[in-house]
Amino acid sequence: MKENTRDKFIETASNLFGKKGYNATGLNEILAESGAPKGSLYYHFPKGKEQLALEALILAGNKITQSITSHIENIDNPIEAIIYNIENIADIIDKEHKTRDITISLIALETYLSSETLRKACEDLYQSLENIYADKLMKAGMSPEEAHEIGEVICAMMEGAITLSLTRQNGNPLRLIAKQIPNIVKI
Amino acid sequence: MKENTRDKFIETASNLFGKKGYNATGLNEILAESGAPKGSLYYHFPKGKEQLALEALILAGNKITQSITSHIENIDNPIEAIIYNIENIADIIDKEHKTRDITISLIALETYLSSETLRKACEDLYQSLENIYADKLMKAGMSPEEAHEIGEVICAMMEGAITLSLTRQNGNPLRLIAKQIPNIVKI
DNA sequence: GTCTATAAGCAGATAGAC
DNA sequence: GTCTATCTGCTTATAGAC
Repeated sequence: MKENTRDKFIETASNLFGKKGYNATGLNEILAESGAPKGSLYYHFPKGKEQLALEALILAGNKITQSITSHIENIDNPIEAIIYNIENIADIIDKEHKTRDITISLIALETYLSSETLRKACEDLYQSLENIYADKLMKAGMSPEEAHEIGEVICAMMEGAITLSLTRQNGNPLRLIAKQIPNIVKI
Repeated sequence: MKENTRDKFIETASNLFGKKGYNATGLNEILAESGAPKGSLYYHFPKGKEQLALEALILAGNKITQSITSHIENIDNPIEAIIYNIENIADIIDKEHKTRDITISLIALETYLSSETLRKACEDLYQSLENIYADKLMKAGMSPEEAHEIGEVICAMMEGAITLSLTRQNGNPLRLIAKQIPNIVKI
C-alpha cells in the first residue's frame, strides 16, 4: 500500500475543497482530518497546496463524470436521461444542503484569476461534462456540432441551477431547469 | 461628507470581494486600497469583515440589477431584450476576463455554508434578478406563475454560463445560452 | 471620528532528525 | 518515507491615544 497516505490526502482534500472551497480550507485542516503530519504532505506534494488541489480536483472530476454517466447510461431517450440526472442532484441537495462531488463551480470561480493550473483543470473538466451530454445526444441522432452546443448549454444550466439550489437550500431551481430540457433538446 | 470614508470602504470591498472572493480578500488589502487605517474600518463596521461584506454585497447587487434593467428596458420584445443583455455580458468577459458587478455566484458558493447572513443576502439578490426577468415577461403577456418559473431558469442559465465563460476566458458559453432563449420564452 | 500599535492565532512552507 | 519543530508572514480583531 505504497500510495495509501498519498491517496488519503487527496480524498480528504477533495472533500474539504469541494465543500468549503480552496481559500477557506487550510492545510492544517486537511492534515488533521487525514491523521498525518505536515512533513508527509510536503513529501508527497512538493509544490504544496496548489499541487494537492489539482489532484483533488481530478479526483472530484472523475467522481462527477462517473455519477452523471451512471445516471444517463441506462435510459435511451436523452431527454429522459438528462432529466433523471438533474432530479437526482436536486434530491441530494434537498437532503444534504451541501455539495459532495456535485459541482466544481466554487473552485473554478476562486481560482480562474489566481492559478492558471487550476483554471485549466476546471476548463478541462467542464469540457468533459459537455462531452458526456454531447455523446448522449449524438447517439440519438443529433449532429456533432449541435450536440456539442446543446451539451455546453446543459452544462451551464446545471452549474447555475446548482449554485441557486445551494443558496436557496433546496433543489427547486434544478427541477425548473429539468422542465426546460425538452424545449432545448430537439431530437 | 459624513459617510464618505464608510462609502469608500464599501466600494473597495465590493470590487475586491467580487473579483477575488470573500476568503481570498484580506482586510489589509481593503485597507490599503481604501487609503484608510484599520481603526476607522472597525469604527464604521463594528462586526468586522462579515458586516462589511454584507454592505458590499448589497452595493454589488444594486449595480447588477441596475445594469440588467438598463439593458432590457428599451427593448419591448422580452426575447430580444434578454439576448441583448446576455451578449453585453459576453462582450465584457471577452474584453476584461474578469467579473466586475456581473455575478455573485462566487460569494454565494463561498458563504452558503459558513454565514447565514451572507447566504440570505445572496438568496434575496437572486430573487431580485428573477423578478426583473419575470416582470419583463409579464409585461409581454405571460402569466405570473410561468413568468417567475422562466425568470428563475434564465437566472440559473446566466449564472452558470458566466461561470463557464470566466473559466474558459471567453464569452462563448453566454452566447450559446442566448441562442436558447427563444426556445425557453414562449410568448 | 481618526489613527497607531499590537495582540493572538492561523496560513503555507521548510529544515532536519529519525 | 515519516514525523517534529519552527519560520515568516498574513489574518481578523482590539486597545487606547489623539
